[in-house]
Amino acid sequence: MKKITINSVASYAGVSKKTVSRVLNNEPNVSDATREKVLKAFKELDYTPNPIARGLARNRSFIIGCLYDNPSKSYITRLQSGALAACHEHGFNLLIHPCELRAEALLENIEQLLQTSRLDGLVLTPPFSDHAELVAFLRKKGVPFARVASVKLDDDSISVRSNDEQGAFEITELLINMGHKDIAFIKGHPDHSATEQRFNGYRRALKQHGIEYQERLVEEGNFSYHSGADSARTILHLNPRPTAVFASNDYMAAAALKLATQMNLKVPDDISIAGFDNAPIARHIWPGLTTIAQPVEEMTRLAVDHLIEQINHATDEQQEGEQRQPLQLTLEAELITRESTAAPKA
Amino acid sequence: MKKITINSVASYAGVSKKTVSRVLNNEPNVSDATREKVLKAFKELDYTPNPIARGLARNRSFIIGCLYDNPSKSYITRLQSGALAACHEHGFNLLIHPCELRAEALLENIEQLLQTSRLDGLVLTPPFSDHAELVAFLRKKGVPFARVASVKLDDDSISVRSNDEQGAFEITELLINMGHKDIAFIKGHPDHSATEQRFNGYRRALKQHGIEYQERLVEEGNFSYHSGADSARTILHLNPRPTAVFASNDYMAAAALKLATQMNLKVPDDISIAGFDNAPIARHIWPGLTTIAQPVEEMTRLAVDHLIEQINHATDEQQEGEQRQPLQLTLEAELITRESTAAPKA
DNA sequence: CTGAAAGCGCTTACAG
DNA sequence: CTGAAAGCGCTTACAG
Repeated sequence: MKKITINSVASYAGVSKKTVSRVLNNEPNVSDATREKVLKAFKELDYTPNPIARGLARNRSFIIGCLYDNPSKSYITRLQSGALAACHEHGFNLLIHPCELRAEALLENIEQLLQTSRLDGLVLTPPFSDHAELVAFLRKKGVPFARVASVKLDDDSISVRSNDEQGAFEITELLINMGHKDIAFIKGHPDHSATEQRFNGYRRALKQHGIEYQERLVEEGNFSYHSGADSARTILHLNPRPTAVFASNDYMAAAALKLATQMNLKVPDDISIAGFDNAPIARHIWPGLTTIAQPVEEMTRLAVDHLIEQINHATDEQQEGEQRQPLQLTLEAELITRESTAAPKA
Repeated sequence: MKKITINSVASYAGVSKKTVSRVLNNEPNVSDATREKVLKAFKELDYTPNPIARGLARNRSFIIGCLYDNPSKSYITRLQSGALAACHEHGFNLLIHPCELRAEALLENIEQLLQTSRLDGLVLTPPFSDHAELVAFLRKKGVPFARVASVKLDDDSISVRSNDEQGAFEITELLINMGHKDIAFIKGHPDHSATEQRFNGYRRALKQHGIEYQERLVEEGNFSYHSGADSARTILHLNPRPTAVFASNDYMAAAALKLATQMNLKVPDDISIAGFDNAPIARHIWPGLTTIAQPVEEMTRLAVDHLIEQINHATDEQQEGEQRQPLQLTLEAELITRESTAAPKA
């Protein structure tokens, strides 16, 4: 059982291997008859082009790297799933690269990754998508990249985000409309742009409804369950105690819920609790968490899809002189109401 | 800024590129002086070999594929993390490949994956590690593979598992020693070998302590949260109601806990609940779940480590005629006691 | 519309 | 211990 290469196909179809290469790459300037012959040879020989050989000739790896550093496993798998979908659609592969944002040698680490794996592009997920230094570094090196769930940094990079500010606004407004006035807030990790956005949405809702902002009701978390537990401990012992807690993600909200239960507070009767992200835990606990669902897979899929198109058209564009618009999209988030929120007891 | 290749290094060091290649691959038959010269050139030129060119010449991709189909995101990321660790140690990359076990075209899907991505090997995680047909297929095709968390299928494949039977035994025994006699059991997915093993451990503990096995206390689940909720509904409405529930994983246990709480049953006072896996949810809910922790990262790391060594030594072995032992390991699981289990109320 | 030549950056097999 | 030649399976210029 010999290996089937472009040469096998060429001799089988009775053409040169350059012609085979042309139909492989959907290039023009091949007569329909010739194309048919070659296509038939592909089928009959069960030929699959060798991406490694193609990569060497074109100086490409057909691999996209995905950077992440996130405490939420479900978030990570959703990112991966969206990125994979886009990669497969274009015949690319995905290399996952978990790494620590705060590591000393982050840039060196990334540089080595690029050097050794010869990635064609990088998809940056939070908090890397907001890492200005990293973005500048990649731009300087000429490495194509796309940013997921980030703030606007500039005008010419691919970026897909969801409307965190609006989501936080809506969940806060929901609580206000239920009759809450003392609504505590647990912030996320300061390195994530989502943290500020969600905080802004919270404040905008308060303001719009004429409720005074109270600094004593705001705690700093970092998106981890543990940080949520710490923040909740402070909040739940406040006097007077707020009637609602809005945590910047579901893990921190779950921690607040667990603590409330341990303190014999009924949720939502004694205290309402809301989260953000619609992680699996939001529906796995009782009461289920009111939260905000973001289209994480779709965001990542779109970002990687455009990244690969940019990579693929890099050469064409030079010729055609036609600069394509970089994608900058904001998708909407969705409010999900569950049992953890209700009107405060009179 | 020209590209640095093996030729740049060769001319810089004043040797042939074959010699550079030799030091690159740690081959013998290079004088220390020459080796030093070349190593120095590597440093000064900041040279990194191109894995794509090397791959083409050696007919290798230096990529391991990881197959999985699992409802637990934390389990998936732990698998990935262990596999990545082993890959990086050997200069390999990891390709993640989520796919559905029950898909019609599974074997075709895998074959295409192998064809298009030219993987050097495959790591099979549950339930693929127990898929006899897939294992036979890979063996026939001569694709190196390793199996994680599987049963013994044969004598010559790499396989690393944990002692599920013993873990289930210990958790059941814990409940028995607390005074429970009516202990319900929720089974896992029938395609996972762990399902049978955990069930066996449960039965062995009952038997060893002279407690009669009651079929009415056993429900079929499939490891998903949803299936746990369904099974728990039946179990918690049993009359007489068992005093403890042991679910084959933490998601199903969490579902049972949620339902019990909704039914106003106190856990563990009215009913004890135990899970398996020590997933994050086990400590994120209240009361925390008594469960079994498995060394998933370590299992996967070991499996992939040996897989790559097998791949790397495939050629050497032929020459040396020295057949190395395939790795077949069983690691121990650890009982973790939390608040969800206690003696039954008198 | 088609093809012969050279090359991508490495390694293998052979010679010395 | 070292190197010149050929090759891995593709693509990029260039010619016709």
